[in-house]
Amino acid sequence: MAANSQFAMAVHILTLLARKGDQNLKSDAIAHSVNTNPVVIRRVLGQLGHAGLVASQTGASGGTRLVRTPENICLVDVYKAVSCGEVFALPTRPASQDCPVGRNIESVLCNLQKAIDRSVAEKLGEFTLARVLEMIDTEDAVAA
Amino acid sequence: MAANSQFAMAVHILTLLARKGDQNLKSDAIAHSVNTNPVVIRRVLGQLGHAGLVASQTGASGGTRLVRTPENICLVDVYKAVSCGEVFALPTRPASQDCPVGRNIESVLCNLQKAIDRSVAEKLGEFTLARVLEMIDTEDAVAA
DNA sequence: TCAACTGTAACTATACTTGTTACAGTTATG
DNA sequence: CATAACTGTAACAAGTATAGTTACAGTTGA
Repeated sequence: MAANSQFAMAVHILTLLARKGDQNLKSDAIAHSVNTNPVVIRRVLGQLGHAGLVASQTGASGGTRLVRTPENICLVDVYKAVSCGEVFALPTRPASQDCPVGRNIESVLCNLQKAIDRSVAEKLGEFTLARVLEMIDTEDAVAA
Repeated sequence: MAANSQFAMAVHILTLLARKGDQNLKSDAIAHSVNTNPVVIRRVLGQLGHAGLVASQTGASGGTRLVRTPENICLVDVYKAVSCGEVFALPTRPASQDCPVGRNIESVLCNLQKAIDRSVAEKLGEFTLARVLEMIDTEDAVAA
């Protein structure tokens, strides 16, 4: 496994939580649906908690639940919460300052990166968690 | 170094080539501006060549030059040429098929991924290499 | 013929992500 | 109030992608 699949996992987790409503869902149960280890789930859950999307309760009969309604959770919020880097990476080594292109390419690329990120954020802003739930149900109905 | 910075490198390279016009530029000279190894440059150049953006000439006084004019090279073309993965990764392990969410999340995420990718491609389609050249020159003028 | 290039394979170093185990801290429940 | 059931998090192993580097075969102009 290489690329960051935390956004995908976060959406999966939030969808499960949305179905549980106000009830707590245990990381173990989530891990079963996602098919991974509960610790991996709790790591993502931690980020979603920091972002104010979910709340967890420790101790017996603990677990996690949504803080907002699915209608009020946007996929941009999820994307920002798990911070899956940028669409493309800026150069790690500084370019040659002797060259006009080298001197200025970084700031140009940086502005471009920001423009792309805004575009992605805008598109992700069009989808709510409620919408994802709908799509899941539609898929399931079609498959049946 | 972690994330894929090939897109950034490709834009840098193409900008240098655009400045050279019809003249061949050697991978060694490009490497100097980008501040990396000539082989790394030739690797990216190979991808740009396959995409039909540049043409290389082997042998003495060889090198690489643009095939199209900077006005006719779009940053989407560059992005596709170096194929910098997707904005977010789909799950690597299949989810539990016992769960309605697990059963259908993948196709929903896949559709979402396609929508995001289209959005990124659209935004990158707004920029030509000629435009990047302009921006570089403007930056340089401001700095002076 | 030779020097100067490109193309590409192979290897190393680095770094990131995931999966896993382990354990401290918290809390409902009998 | 003791215990079992959770979460939160640290620590480590394994797998994998990228960048950098060396080496060398193939091509070509002088």
